[in-house]
Amino acid sequence: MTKTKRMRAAEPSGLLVDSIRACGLKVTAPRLAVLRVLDLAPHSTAERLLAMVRAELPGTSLQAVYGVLAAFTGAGIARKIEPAGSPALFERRVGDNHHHIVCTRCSAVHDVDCAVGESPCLTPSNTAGFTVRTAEVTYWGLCPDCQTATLSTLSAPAPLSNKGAR
Amino acid sequence: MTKTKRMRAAEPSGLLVDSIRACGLKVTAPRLAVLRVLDLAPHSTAERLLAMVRAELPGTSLQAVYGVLAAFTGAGIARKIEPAGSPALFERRVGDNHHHIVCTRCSAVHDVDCAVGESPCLTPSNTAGFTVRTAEVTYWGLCPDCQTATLSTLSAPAPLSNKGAR
DNA sequence: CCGTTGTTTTGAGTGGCTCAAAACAACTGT
DNA sequence: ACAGTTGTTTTGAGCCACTCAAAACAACGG
Repeated sequence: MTKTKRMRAAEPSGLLVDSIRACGLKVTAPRLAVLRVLDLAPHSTAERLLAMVRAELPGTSLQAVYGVLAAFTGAGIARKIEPAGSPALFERRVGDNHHHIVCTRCSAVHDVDCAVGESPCLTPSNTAGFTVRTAEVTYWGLCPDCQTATLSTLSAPAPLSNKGAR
Repeated sequence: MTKTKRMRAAEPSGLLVDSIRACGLKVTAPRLAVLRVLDLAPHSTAERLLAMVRAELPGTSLQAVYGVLAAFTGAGIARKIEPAGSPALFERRVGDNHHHIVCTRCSAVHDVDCAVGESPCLTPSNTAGFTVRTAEVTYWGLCPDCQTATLSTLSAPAPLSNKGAR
């Protein structure tokens, strides 16, 4: 068994440090690392983030990443999105009401600013007595790469499921 | 071990039978049963559907239900929705572009017709080159019951996660 | 520098779902 | 009405993404 050494957080100050400390969380090496790679690769799974974190912090555990992400989303400095059929994805962009478009073929995800400048989509017609707090929009389609790929090869677009359409 | 006997499909004709046969699927007892309970309890999990199906068809297996649901969604006579943090839910309402509102406290789900009569929310501003096929909207809020419950008891509303807001 | 508080590691465990082989029933043709 | 073919269901195993809990350990306040 390899003796894993835990690492000091280093960096007495900095933007990342500040945003962690600002929400009352202790500044630790895994948290700094996760925050850093979250900027480098938004819409990443915990697993993917772990791989990136380990590049600079080899002893990091998957549970640590889950813990960090839970702390971040709880504190409001990260957001968790869960597209159907995909493991959870995380991003730092938060509090600016944007949505996501997912490629049905390769699962690539991009940000989409709220439609039409307004928020009409967030005012449903019949709420059946529900109080609407938030609305989430997920667009499904083909990313540029997969558009050309499907045109040329006629390979199956592998539909994930039937969604609410139009 | 109880010897489970498989059951004949019965019912030579009928609405349920027709809608199954119409999409090229064989008519079987589990399929009829699932289709029936899907009407009785929309937005149910596979597990819940199984429980209901077993009331009339005791030997049914969970995998059968998954198989039936996969066949139905594939054939377009059922729809699968996957709200964040919830197992998949199924419903028969299909092809009419409606969305869903989920209670953040008790996970109750209701249908919501597409906002504002139009489909403005389905025309994102910047698609980053993506071709939009479908859009899915999930509203999050409190159902009538949980609104009163939270007012009177001040019990924690148990937020599921932070969503795209406004 | 020490103690308290809270995070990370380590390890186990769960729910929801998928895959595969074999038993078996639905439909086709006769 | 019956047998063959095709496709569904049962049975059983297995996987992924994630959660829970205890113990080791580090961050921050004093």
